[in-house]
Amino acid sequence: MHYDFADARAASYRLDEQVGFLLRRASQRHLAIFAQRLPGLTATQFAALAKLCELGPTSQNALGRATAMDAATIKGVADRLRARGLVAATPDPDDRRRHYLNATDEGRALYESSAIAAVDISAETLAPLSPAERETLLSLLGKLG
Amino acid sequence: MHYDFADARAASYRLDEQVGFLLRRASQRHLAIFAQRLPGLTATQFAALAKLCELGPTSQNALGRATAMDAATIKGVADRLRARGLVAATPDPDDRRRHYLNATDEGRALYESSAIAAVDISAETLAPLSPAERETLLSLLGKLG
DNA sequence: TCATTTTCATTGGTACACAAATGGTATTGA
DNA sequence: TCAATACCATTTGTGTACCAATGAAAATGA
Repeated sequence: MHYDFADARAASYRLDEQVGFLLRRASQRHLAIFAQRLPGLTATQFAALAKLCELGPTSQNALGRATAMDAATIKGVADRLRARGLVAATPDPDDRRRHYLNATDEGRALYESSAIAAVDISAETLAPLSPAERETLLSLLGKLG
Repeated sequence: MHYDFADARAASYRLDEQVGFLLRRASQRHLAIFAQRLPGLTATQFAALAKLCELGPTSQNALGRATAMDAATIKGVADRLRARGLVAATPDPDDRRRHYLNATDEGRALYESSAIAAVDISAETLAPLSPAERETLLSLLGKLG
């Protein structure tokens, strides 16, 4: 019986050790905590709302770039935020392609009253790590951006 | 003018520093590399196929648990793998609720011929990091599982 | 000026991802 | 034994996420 290189190769691949798998699991953990702590708003929706509050009036695509969502994705997110009255759209007089997105008073209030919870969610996600490890993880993840 | 605690709180939340956002961005990076290096099979599909090859005959839900996919998700993934002839399902004689999933010869061959690329994908995803940093990141992500 | 290129928002299509509900089927424990 | 419980696979519904293509509108440059 000869040595099977294909098997050796395959055996050297362990799903549980791959970055992609570990990233997916960590994201799952985070999203579960988010949904529990801030039900009624998804992490993605909160991210878009937060960025919009930070930036002020912003075109839809620009908001997408600021939140790492492509044009198709940010459209869906913005639509749902608008449907809930958290965000409003007004045409840009200087560029007829664009609509400015803006947080409504209600949206801004929700953001401000949720910001503490959002910080808590990050902390809880990182709870299994020591403070130094948390710093390290955030720094390393940042380098992958 | 009084000090506005809500604003102070809000100002202390920076999207770009939150784990959730950084995890999402790192995942995007990984998925983009995966799609480029192994087109024709998603990262999720490859994960399921790899685990199935590793475990041998496995019920659908058990495969889902082994790959961190819920029952509804693994069903869709398994359906697509079956539609492509990479996986086959046979009824479990001992439990009429179950169907064993099994990689076909074609599925196993594809897995074995793709395992090297899969390892490369992980390496490329981590390319911005030093070897020591890669180890650290994987270890910290593992603790969040 | 006017053609090329870029950008904006939208659409349609595919693929995860999870909650909740369902109908069968096993397992259990009193 | 048989009722309560747990598990399996499936379905429905909602929400990301990305690709590719579209038409309208700007920006660019020869």
